[in-house]
Amino acid sequence: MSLDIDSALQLRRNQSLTSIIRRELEQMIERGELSAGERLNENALAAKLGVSRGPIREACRGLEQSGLVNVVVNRGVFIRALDGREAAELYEIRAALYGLAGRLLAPIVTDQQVAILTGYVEEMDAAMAAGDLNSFYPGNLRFHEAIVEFGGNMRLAAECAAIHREMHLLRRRTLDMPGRMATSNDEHRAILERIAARDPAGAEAALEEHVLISRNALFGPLGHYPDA
Amino acid sequence: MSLDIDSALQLRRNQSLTSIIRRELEQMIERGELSAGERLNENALAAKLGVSRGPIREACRGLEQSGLVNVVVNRGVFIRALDGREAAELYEIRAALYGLAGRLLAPIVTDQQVAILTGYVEEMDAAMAAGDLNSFYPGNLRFHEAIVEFGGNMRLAAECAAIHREMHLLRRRTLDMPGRMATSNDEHRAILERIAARDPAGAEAALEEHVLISRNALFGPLGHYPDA
DNA sequence: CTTTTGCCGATTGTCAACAGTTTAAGATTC
DNA sequence: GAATCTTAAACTGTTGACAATCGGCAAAAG
Repeated sequence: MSLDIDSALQLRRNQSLTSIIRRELEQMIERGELSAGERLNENALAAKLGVSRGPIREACRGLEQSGLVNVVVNRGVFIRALDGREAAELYEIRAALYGLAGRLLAPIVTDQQVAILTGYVEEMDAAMAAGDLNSFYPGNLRFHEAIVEFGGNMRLAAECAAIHREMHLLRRRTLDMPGRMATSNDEHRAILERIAARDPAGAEAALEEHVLISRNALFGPLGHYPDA
Repeated sequence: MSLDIDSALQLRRNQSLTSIIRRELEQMIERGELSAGERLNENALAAKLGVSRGPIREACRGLEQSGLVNVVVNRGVFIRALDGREAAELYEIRAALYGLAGRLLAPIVTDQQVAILTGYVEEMDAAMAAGDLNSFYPGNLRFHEAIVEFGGNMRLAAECAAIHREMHLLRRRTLDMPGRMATSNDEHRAILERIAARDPAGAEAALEEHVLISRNALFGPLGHYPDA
């Protein structure tokens, strides 16, 4: 029982109201409860969460820096709307970073890690067979997270996570298209195969291609920035 | 005289105290007035800048998210200290991003942009001939900034600028070593040559190599993460 | 002599109130 | 009826004050 107390205290020790609120807002954005362009009312939020405006303002300044909201002086903070151009730019960056992750991981991957990644791919296969998008999505997330984390560059992992959060500002999601699930997991298997073969350049190329195909599923294969 | 008032008001209109303070703190870090590990006292800062603690706290939350400071609950905000491992990780990310910038720029670069880049390299040549490190450094900065900006991915440019700011948390700087100036500008010329040749893969490789050589000048050529 | 305990100053976390700005509705004019 | 001006409500920016917490120092216990 002292375990619970300790963990509770530990939590309380490292978390100010500001950080709790920031995470809460991030999750609200991730769950789509706050849609792009929407303005968030400091007073209403303060009342809803039972705190004063101070911590909320501090949390919003953090969200601003991580690109999740825009702050306009004297008008308020708005959930950021990713237009097509910005989304395409993010995909390009994301492709480069995932490519780097694959290149880093391939030479140092352990058999155990390969097994874990294989497990994720098989999970997604099962979800695909059941046509269950809701369990495909988290598997996909864990697969990509594992690759960047196993790569050993923790800062890269944090950066990828931040970009992933920012992607939720897009209304349309690549994987929402049912047909994409099968080809997406084929790509996952190709990535895994290059990693298991300890092939840095191959893993890099496979991961880059995977991200860019996702982008093309959104914007069309031309690769140009769509306007707005 | 009304000009001053107007411009001051115009500034006031688009900039909250928070954003002004954040920029001020960023510049203090960039100029080295705040050294790594140092704690910043909210009351003292508030008194020094003539504002209350609220905007200062908000600014610090932004700095936290951009990685320039650490915030420890109930103890305060500390200028972040980049240990060797984190710095090496940042260099890897930076190399990938600059490589991407080169790959994007090469196919679309204009003759005028090539001329501008050539100008920067010649400026650095002159600074080098004069042994003037203080004018080599800003030339170097503008050269790299121009490459990412001409590449057209504005988000990438912002990301590179953020990483560059974070690099100032390192005490030792690559270019501080006088011998590095010459070889560094040789690399710049190689980069420029690949861009002018409209060679995406070559520009990417040259830029990646340039960043990694900088890293090796700091950490040695092994490429492993030094401990602490 | 070392360790523990209790206190005090300093500093941060949070809050409620005030001041200035924006927004929107209503009144007024053409 | 449309456009403009007026005015009030709502909201954000900022401040000062209060409560909670931390680090250090001195006294007491072992």
